[in-house]
Amino acid sequence: MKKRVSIKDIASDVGVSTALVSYVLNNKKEGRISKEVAAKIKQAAIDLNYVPNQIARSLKSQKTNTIGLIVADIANPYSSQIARIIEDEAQKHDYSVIFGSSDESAEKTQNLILLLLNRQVDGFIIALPEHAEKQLSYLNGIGIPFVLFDRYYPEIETNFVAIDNYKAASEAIQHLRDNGRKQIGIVSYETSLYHLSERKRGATDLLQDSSMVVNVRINHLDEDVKEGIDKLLNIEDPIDALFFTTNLLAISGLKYLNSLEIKVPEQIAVVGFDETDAFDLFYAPVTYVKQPMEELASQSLKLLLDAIADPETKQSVILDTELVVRKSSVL
Amino acid sequence: MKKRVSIKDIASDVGVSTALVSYVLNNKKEGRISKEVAAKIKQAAIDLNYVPNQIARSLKSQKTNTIGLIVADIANPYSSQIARIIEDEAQKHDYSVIFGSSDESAEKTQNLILLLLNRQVDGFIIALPEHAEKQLSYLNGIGIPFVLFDRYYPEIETNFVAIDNYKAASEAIQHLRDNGRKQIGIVSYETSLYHLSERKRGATDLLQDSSMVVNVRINHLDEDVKEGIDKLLNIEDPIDALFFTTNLLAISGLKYLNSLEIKVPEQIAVVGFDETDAFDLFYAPVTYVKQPMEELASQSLKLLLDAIADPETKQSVILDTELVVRKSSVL
DNA sequence: CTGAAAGCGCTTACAG
DNA sequence: CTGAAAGCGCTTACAG
Repeated sequence: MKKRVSIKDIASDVGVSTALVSYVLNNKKEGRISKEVAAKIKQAAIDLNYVPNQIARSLKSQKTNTIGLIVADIANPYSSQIARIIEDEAQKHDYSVIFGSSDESAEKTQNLILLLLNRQVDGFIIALPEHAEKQLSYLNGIGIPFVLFDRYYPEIETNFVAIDNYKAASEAIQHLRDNGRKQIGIVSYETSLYHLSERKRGATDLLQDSSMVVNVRINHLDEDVKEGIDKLLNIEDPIDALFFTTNLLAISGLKYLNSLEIKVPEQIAVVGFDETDAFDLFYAPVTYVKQPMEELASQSLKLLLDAIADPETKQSVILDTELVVRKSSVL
Repeated sequence: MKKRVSIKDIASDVGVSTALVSYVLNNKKEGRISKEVAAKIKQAAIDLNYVPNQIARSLKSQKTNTIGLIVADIANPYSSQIARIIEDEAQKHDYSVIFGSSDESAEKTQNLILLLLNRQVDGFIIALPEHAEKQLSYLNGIGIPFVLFDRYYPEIETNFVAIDNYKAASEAIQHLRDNGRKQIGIVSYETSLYHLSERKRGATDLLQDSSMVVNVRINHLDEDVKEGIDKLLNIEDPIDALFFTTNLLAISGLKYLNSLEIKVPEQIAVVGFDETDAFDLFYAPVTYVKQPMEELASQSLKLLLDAIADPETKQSVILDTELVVRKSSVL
């Protein structure tokens, strides 16, 4: 590759010091530099196709204008939608984004944190997996600005942005009841993740019989979904509705209902969580809990920038969801 | 934020020069350094929670071990799947990924290239939008290693990884014919993008009547899809099959067929392009052209690493697709 | 076996 | 209005 042109090349081209070039290109000391020289420098920069070396600048300034984004899996639509919005917002503020996928593993999260710290990111936006208390306190320990989103640990003080999961689930269940459903099954994950527990709690608090909850192991998703639904269909008072607490669970469950030729909503009413094209294409478009993605992402970035500006601030934002009612839950 | 610990801190802690610390931590000059000192240095690094500053190293080495990934839109499943695989592969080779979304705009692509060049990425993996010849020659001009994927410009010599779009489309059409379909409509974009032209060409070469092609404007997607399908349904010999050349087109089209209560595959057989959950959940699971995502992504990275190692190499890889046949196209 | 020193490409306080 | 110089945190050729 050709040698990149540096400030030095411009300086020698114009016949001034590198300091002057730097001042001009950064619009520092305006008015205190003769217009002719400034113009010559700017022209030379263009002529030589100069691209500033952010690495060198970062080393000096101790700021990389880069943020680390750790999601569960960038291939998951929820994560990639968030990533996209953060990308756009970050760009507005002159930040770049390096991302990493944790696969819901605390260990991978730790590796990613180290890797990104290596890259001297100015801060993190993180969706933390289960059992990541150690990582949380590590981040707190080194004092790097960070914001949790989607998931958070209520007992530890941090910056975070999340939705009101309890309320979201309550509303979903209430909606099913308002539409005459009596036996509502909940399909969720077997997890200690706070946001999912809250969804479960929001749903079950409205229901009497907690045995209607299916706890799916994430690495046996389809299998456990099938088994769980089978169970709920074969109890004394079989279910007439299902609430899925995540996207992936809903897709898996709907496929299974299809294979059983169970009619939605006639036999089973369905409510899902999060938006997906798949819900639209289902013969009975699926009612779902819609998260305010734009807000989630942009607030996460805002809080991070605030934290970078002042590491002492700790802010939290809890956003409301919206139940988008469609055919799958209404007769 | 607390001051990060540097090689200097370790050096003064142990009582040696920074050079020695660097050698030990990088396992250089092994055997030529006393074991005791080496051990002390390593221990101190751990004790002090040392994280090497990749920025400083990059400045010196002129390598950032970072690659720039430019996709059309990271929120699009195709892009995010690719991104995920590249992330994993890159990590294996000690590379990080900074990504950006071009929104199919050559201008945004240019901005992203500059932004990432700023960040001193070692190379690019890019899905180029339409009319990006200028960007291509810019990249060639500055001599930075890069690999095109998905889309490429056949008349310009570059590294690229793509699928055989012509063949993929031919196979899809042939499959529909083998299943007795006579009047096959093609829904594609109005675009000069080579890979999409090839899909169109692959399809139409097998068909006599080219008026069966609908060219959708990307920013009037739903509208044009409807209009196009309406037209194909109302010609003298109405269609009995539809081939959608992309994911988004298929989803839009299927929604419209749903609203018209047209039965798939009884009235219209359907073949889509690319995998999506939505295809699985459709009442007649959709037959689709499956791209080898793993191969696409890992080959892209491989070619890039090759190009970084030797900027003179120009390699291209064309991969085969697979037609996944399901209910939507078979009676 | 170990250290002093230069240098990567910038920025910026200081001096003139 | 402009420049010489130090320094960000590393690496590495050179000297001893």
